[in-house]
Amino acid sequence: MEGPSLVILRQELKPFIGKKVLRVSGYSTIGIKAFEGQQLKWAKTWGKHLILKIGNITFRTHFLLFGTYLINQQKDRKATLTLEFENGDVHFYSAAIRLIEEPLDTIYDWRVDVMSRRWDSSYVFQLVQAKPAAYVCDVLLDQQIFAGVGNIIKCEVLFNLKLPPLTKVSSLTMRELKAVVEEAHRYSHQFYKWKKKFVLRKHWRIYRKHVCPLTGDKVAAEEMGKTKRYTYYCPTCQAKAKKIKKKK
DNA sequence: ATTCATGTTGTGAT
DNA sequence: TATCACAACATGAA
Repeated sequence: MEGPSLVILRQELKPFIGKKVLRVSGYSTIGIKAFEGQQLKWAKTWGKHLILKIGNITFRTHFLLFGTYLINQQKDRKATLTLEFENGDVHFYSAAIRLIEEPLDTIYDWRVDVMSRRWDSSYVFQLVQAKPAAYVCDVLLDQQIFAGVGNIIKCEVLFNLKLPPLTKVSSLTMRELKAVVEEAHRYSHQFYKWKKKFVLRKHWRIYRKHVCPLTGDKVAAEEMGKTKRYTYYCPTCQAKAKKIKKKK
């Protein structure tokens, strides 16, 4: 689940803000019983984290690769955390849940969250620039630099910019580097709009596609970079910049 | 039936 | 000390 999806989840939780948790259940071991009878104070997101405050306890959920959630419906298995309110219920499945003891601002830098109002492109630009040896496909997945960007956004951004995934940051021009930052931000918000209308999947241009929408060429897919995440790309559109050949 | 994937974190080796 | 490979976790679609 990528950053934009977390923002949608946060919005879906709005009816429960200010409501009391009537019943709580789940596998989570953070001491969820203490939530019972307490009020859901607020919900925030940072990157792929959902951060909730119930009573005076702050905690976060992360859905990792397989996590999901359901609101006002449930699966036939126990959730990691279920919260029941007077006006409905929320279920988190396969979620990694942790208590947050520190002040939020000390652990979350809002400037790097692609979905945050406090996103700061010039700051992110600096962070990327400080990683000259990194591949662009890896740096896009770095949650300390692009919090909320996941594998789908990564692939689509690289395709939109016609960049080979294994381009080193140091070999990007200033213009390209800036474009990476802007496109990661822009596409994340586009992702959000499409996902909200349930039309995200049909707008994928390269991720999980078999042919390139521009050339009709076969799309390549392989594990790439330090992160070894599956990367879909068009070997033609995203070829390395051609060097000018000298005539013999 | 088997493989693979919207991801992160901890461990032990190098 | 730092980096790295690998394991662990958990689930449903193809």
